[in-house]
Amino acid sequence: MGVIRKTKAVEVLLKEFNTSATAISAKKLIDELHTSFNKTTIYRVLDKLEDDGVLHSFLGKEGHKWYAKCNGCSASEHNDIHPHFQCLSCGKMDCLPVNVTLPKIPNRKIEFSQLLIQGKCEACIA
Amino acid sequence: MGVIRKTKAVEVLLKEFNTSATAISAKKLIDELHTSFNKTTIYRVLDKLEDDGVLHSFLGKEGHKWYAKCNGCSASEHNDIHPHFQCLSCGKMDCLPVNVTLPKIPNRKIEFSQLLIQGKCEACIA
DNA sequence: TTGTTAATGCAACACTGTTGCGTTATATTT
DNA sequence: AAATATAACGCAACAGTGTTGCATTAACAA
Ligand SMILES: [Mn+2]
Ligand SMILES: [Mn+2]
Ligand SMILES: [Zn+2]
Ligand SMILES: [Zn+2]
Repeated sequence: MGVIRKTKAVEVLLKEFNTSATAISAKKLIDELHTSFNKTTIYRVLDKLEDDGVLHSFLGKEGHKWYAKCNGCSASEHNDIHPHFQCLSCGKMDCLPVNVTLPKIPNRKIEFSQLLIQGKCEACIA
Repeated sequence: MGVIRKTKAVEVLLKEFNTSATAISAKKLIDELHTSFNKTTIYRVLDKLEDDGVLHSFLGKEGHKWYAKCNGCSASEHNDIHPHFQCLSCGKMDCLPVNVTLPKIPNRKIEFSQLLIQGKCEACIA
């Protein structure tokens, strides 16, 4: 079950993602918003926004949860699948709006895949 | 610093990986061996075997650590890079000995990548 | 304005993985 | 074979992210 009431927490979190060009980790949101909202609330709202197809989540290198806005997803369909890129210098995490061609794997049925690429972002190469 | 003394724990863990065709999670090793070895010991031995290029590690879907044997790696060079496949029915995790062609990403320097594919394994498709 | 109940805050918890430290076992030296 | 050095071990306590139960509060519709 997704978001039903437009609460302060929903409003603030949506604004965070609408004004960010990158993905945001749950930890960062908690660090920044802990004076306004309890971490439990933040986790629960993120969960519901994902249910609604507003956000998608994935795990970073340390196994921590990251969230970013979805494009063209809904509560019934999550079809915004793409790899992610994390800069090892500044920590920035980006969604990569490209298609990944998976390797041929005989005798297996592929249902999901997640690709995490790490390296240096444009700003950090210089 | 890697393995220096051939202890019981090193011997038993090496045997686990030498007799397994799949990757093994740290959790499973701890569950199976906790009567013989403390979990701290298991984590430390796995760490050192990875340092030595005997094992490689990666994170599964829930961010938990998995290990598998390396092919042709050493303490100085870890070059056995490949994707992994986890069966959503039986939980089995396999190394996929194939190359992944990464998408073109302008203005970024790629240093690492990890691809996790999920679906049904041969035994579970039937 | 009132009533319903979704959403929140708080505390306690679950779980994987880590650290410090005193003890034990391995391998080397005598 | 005995003594020595120290890597490895077990244990307990801890760290960090994320979850759960429950009483209280706030959103929204009647
Ligand atoms: Mn994304
Ligand atoms: Mn592997
Ligand atoms: Zn950067
Ligand atoms: Zn299977």
